[in-house]
Amino acid sequence: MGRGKIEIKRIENATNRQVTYSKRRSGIMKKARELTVLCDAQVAIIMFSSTGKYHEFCSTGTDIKGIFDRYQQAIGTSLWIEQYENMQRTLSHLKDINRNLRTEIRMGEDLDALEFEELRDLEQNVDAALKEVRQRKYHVITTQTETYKKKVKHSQEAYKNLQQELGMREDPAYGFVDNPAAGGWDGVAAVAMGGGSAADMYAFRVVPSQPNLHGMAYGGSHDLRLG
Amino acid sequence: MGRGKIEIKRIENATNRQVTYSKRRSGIMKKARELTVLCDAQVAIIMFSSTGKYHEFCSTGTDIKGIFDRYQQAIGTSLWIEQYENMQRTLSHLKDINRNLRTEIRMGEDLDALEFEELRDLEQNVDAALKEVRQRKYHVITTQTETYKKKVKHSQEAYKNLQQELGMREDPAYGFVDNPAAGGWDGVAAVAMGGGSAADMYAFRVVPSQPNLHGMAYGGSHDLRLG
DNA sequence: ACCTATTCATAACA
DNA sequence: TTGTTATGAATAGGT
Repeated sequence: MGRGKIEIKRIENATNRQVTYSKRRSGIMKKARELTVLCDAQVAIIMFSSTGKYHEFCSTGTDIKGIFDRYQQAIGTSLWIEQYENMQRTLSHLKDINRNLRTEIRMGEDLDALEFEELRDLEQNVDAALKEVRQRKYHVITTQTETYKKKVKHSQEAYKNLQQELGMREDPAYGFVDNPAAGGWDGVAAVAMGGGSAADMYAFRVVPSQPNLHGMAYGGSHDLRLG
Repeated sequence: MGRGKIEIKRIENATNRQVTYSKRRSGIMKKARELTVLCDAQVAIIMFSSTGKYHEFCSTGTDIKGIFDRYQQAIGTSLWIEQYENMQRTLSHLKDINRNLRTEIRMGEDLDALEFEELRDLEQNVDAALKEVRQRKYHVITTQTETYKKKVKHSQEAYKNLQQELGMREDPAYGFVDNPAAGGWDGVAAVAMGGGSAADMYAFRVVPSQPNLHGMAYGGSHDLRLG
């Protein structure tokens, strides 16, 4: 439409391009306005010329943001999703940090920085966790302890018999005893070694500082030494 | 332009309106496309018909968001500030959640969900943490153990002397031994009770299931029993 | 959807 | 820039 057909490609002459932009822009604006009126539609147009000038059109009764929001809601995709995915990435990153924190916490608190008071609370918490872990481990071997318990009983009997045969006075501090609460150090011993477990019965032997786990189904990396 | 001039006002006939919308919409799209090519411009168009259907146009090399961002920048308005503040609030909330997670983690892992394999690794980690805690506790009492150690040594000597005086053959499984690694159950005992610590020496006594911590500087809430 | 008489938009020029 | 105008494009109404 004009004094000759034109090919749709970039107009190299800057002035000519600017003129064409101006005329066609107003043409589109008019068409858009007509569309909104004729068809009761909502239209938003944002245009930037090659020189950077911007022009907008928006149907009456709303604004660019309003239409843009509705656009986002309708399309579902794009911008807000992108924002959401950004948050997802952030959340994922936080989870990674959190996971690392968990590992660090497992591997050991920075105890040097803690006061002794805090240390006691922390100990309870960590100990509660460890108790859970060990409970499962002990269950595996608990059933195998009964026979050994009997051997220990035997040993006690043999010792008492020896004493009786020799007519020795038993020193309660060094012998086997049935009422452990009587001794002044029993509490400490209980704290140090644990209490109430059948495994306690094994402890009357001196143990190596680097114990082997022969006879156990799992490997040697499960050092449960207390010290 | 058609078989007669039309007045620019809402088309009441719905079908007619829909047809006109469709035709004019594609007309605008074409014009917009031509504008972007001819004039090297950036154009974004969002359109909603009266029936709610949406259509968009965007010049190549960008997207609606890109043009909208540029529009915001040009206008100076701040839709994104609002969004940013929203994210700030969300992030703050996430940080709170993260903090709570840390607390929960300290309070104890959900061990029921873990496989035994994982359990072993977890045990090592938790144990390492606990080791740190206890190390400090033991340091408090370790200095007081030496005297008791000697008493134990005495007990060993007394036992051996008893055996020798009786001419009994020593059964390595039931007596005191100096090379504990030889015994089949030593490993288990070491695992169960810990190894290498001076505290091990206390363990030849049966301990109460609810030990008191008499003689300790701190209160009774620090249960360190293993089972 | 397609047709086409008509109106409209606009390229070239002033 | 703005205006004019010949010309191609868009489209209203009908099929």
